[in-house]
Amino acid sequence: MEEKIIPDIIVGRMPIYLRALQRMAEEGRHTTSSQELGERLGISAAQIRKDLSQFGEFGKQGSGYSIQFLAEQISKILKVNRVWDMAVVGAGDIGSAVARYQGFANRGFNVIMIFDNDPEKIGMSVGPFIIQDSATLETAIQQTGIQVAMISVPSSEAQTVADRLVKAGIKAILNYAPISLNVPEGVYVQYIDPVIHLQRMTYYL
Amino acid sequence: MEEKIIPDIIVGRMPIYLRALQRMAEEGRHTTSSQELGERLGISAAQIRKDLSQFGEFGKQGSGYSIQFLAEQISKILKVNRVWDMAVVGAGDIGSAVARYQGFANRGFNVIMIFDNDPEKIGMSVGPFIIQDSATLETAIQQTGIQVAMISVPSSEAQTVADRLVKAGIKAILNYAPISLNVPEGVYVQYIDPVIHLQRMTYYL
DNA sequence: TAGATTGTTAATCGATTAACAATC
DNA sequence: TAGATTGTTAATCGATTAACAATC
Repeated sequence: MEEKIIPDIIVGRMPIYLRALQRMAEEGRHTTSSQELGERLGISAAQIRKDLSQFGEFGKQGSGYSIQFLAEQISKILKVNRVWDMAVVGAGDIGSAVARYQGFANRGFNVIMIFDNDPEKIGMSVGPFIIQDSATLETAIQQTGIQVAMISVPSSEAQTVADRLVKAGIKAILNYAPISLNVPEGVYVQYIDPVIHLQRMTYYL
Repeated sequence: MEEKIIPDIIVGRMPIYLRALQRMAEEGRHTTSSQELGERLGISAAQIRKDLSQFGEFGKQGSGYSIQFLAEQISKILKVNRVWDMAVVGAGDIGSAVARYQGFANRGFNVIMIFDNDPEKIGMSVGPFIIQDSATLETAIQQTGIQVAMISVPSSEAQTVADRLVKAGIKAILNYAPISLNVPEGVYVQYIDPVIHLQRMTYYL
C-alpha cells in the first residue's frame, strides 16, 4: 500500500554505485565504506549513505558495507538480478556494435533480436543474429513479450519506430537517435547522444 | 575579469536546446517560443528562459526567439561554431562505429584518427582511417594539437589510456569504457555506458 | 491597439552537506 | 575497550517554478 517515492535523481545514481561495487568485487575486495566509494566516484560519503538509506539499511557501523551483499541488494532494487531480453531496431554501425557488445550479459541485459528495413541487410547476420525485417517487428516483439528495446535508426524514423515499439508492448527504450521522443505515460526513454556530451565539455575548453 | 560562473546543470541543458533548435531549423521553422521548446523537450518554459538568461538576452517580447539566431548564439556559447578534431582510442565495435559515424560533422566534431594496440588491427582501415599503433598515440596527438578524444578500449586499459591522453595534451575525454576515470583538474570527462541507462529504467518496470 | 511572450524577481521546492548519536 | 563508520536529523545550499512588469 505505502510506496515511498524515491527521487529519480537518486534512482539514477544506483547503477553507478552498482558498477563500482561490481568492479571492486572483481578486484577481489570484500568490504568498503561510503567514504571509499565516494572517493572513487567523486561523490560525498554523506550522499552515498543518504541515497542507500532510501532503500534500507545495508551497512554495519564501524566496518562499512559488504561489497557482495550491497551489490546484490542494489541489483534487486534495480531489478537486474534477472536478465532482460532486448530488441535492437536499426542495424547500422551503432545498432550492429550494440548487438555484438559482450558487456550486457553480466549486467542484466541480453540482445535477442535485431531489425532493419533495408532489403540489402535483411537476412544478413550481425554477430549471432540474423537481421529481421522491421515490418515484422510488432509480431516478433509481442510473441516474445520483451519489454526493452534500443533504437538506432536515423532521426527521421525514430519517432515512428518508437510508436510501433510502444504498441508492441515495449516499456523501456534506449534511444541512440539524436532526437527527443514522445511516449505515453508508463513508457521510459533514455538517450545516448555522444555529441551532447562532447558539447558539454567544449564549453569549458 | 568578471566571469560569472554558470551552474554545470545549466551548461548541460544547452546542447539539448541546440539540438532541438537545429531540428526545428531543418523542419523549415523560423521562430519558436520558450513554451513550444519546453513542450518538445519536457522542460518548463520558465526554466528555458531562466537558463538562456544566464548567457544573455536572445528573444523578443511578444514573438519569441529566432531559431537560427538562437542556435548560432548557443553554438558560440558551447564553442561549437567551429570544428573540434578528435582521436578515437580502441578500434573494437564501438570505436569503429564511432569513427564511421556521419553525425558529428555538422555538430562541431570530426574524427581524424583511430588507434588500437592489436597487431592484427594496426594498418587495417575503418571507414576513411587507417588504424594506427597505440604506441604512437602521444606523438600523433601532440603533433596535431587536438584536445578531444574518445576512449573505447576494455575497462582494464581505460585508466592507462586516459593518463596517456592527458599527458599528450587532451583536455576532454568521452569515455565508453564502463569505469570511472581519474583525471587532473582542468581535464573533462563524460561517460557513455548504455547499461547505466538501462538499469535506470528497469527500476520502474 | 491588443495579445503574446520575454527577462527577471521572489517564493517554493528539493537536494546536498554537516554533524552526531548509535553501535559494530 | 577504542576507533570507525553507519543511518538520520537539521541546516544549508541550489534549482525550479510562479508571477508579472516591460515591451515587441
